[in-house]
Amino acid sequence: MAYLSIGQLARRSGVKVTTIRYYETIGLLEEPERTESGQRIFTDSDVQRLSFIRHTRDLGFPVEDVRALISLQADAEKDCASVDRIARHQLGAVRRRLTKLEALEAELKRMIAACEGGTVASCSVLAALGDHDDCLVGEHEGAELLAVPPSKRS
Amino acid sequence: MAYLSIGQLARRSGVKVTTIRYYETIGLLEEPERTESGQRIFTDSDVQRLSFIRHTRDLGFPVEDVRALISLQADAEKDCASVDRIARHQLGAVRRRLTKLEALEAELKRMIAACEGGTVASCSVLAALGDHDDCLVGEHEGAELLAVPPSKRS
DNA sequence: TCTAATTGCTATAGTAACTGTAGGGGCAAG
DNA sequence: CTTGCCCCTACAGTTACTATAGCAATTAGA
Repeated sequence: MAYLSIGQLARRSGVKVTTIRYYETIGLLEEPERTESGQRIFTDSDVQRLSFIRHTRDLGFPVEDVRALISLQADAEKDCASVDRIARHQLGAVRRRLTKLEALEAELKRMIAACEGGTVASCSVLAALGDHDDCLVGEHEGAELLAVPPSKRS
Repeated sequence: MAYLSIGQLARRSGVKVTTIRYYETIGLLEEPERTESGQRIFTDSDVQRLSFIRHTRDLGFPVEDVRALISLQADAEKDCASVDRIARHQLGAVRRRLTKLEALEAELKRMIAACEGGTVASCSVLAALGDHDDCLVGEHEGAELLAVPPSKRS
């Protein structure tokens, strides 16, 4: 039975140290044991749980759904329907995002292709951005682009 | 020349009243004229600009990029390269998101197909979520799933 | 013309899911 | 012993808004 510091747990689980502490504060992780000097001690089961959380988050599930899934796991007699419902809900969200992103990719490609040097005054990218009605009609029958979650700044 | 209240502007541009005021505070919009009683007065050019902002945001550009594009527009002698660079950067981000979402869709479908009644104890959805290494190998050569921007809560 | 509903105003706080910073203590190697 | 990294707490900041409180102005109807 190996004991792990928070840094070792972070490396094994792929979740950052600060995020692990954050998960503890919001109750996704139980409060761990501590050394006499107050440092957190984890075990392999924490690696498992954090990997579960990370993977579930990576799949796009919000933290509240992760919480729900964890409580379902804890209560192993319940039926599969809740889990299925959460997964289906998530699949719907994923498909909506996919549709939007595909339309978006097409438009960006079109914009870039149209922008081949020249001054801003003649640049069709800005024209396309300013002209909302035209830009998707014809290719997507005016499919409405809704707000896309902002990308993390690079 | 029609003058518009903030509510009329909101309806014409598709941007909410509170969001318009927010854009003003962060300097995306100039401070507008006011009536004697202090209410904001807008014109058609504000409809144009807000439509530009909305469309650009809908495309997933962060606000700072919108700001950059606006300043490029204001300075019409500059060349198209900056606009192109911003658009290409965005296209890269979009494609990365697309790849992740496609992998994600496949895995969710697989999970749902595997989950056909029964108790959680035998439910493969939770098993799949707990088992990060297996889930993408074979279908996607272990393509690394990075964090996906959280979906807006529905 | 009076009134009620709608719209507008400011200021502040809240949201998700973290990340960053300040200011300190602990621990192993050279 | 000191150098350097790891750990601690507590709090502020991030993005792009949204919500709330509490009040003033405008507008539509009786």
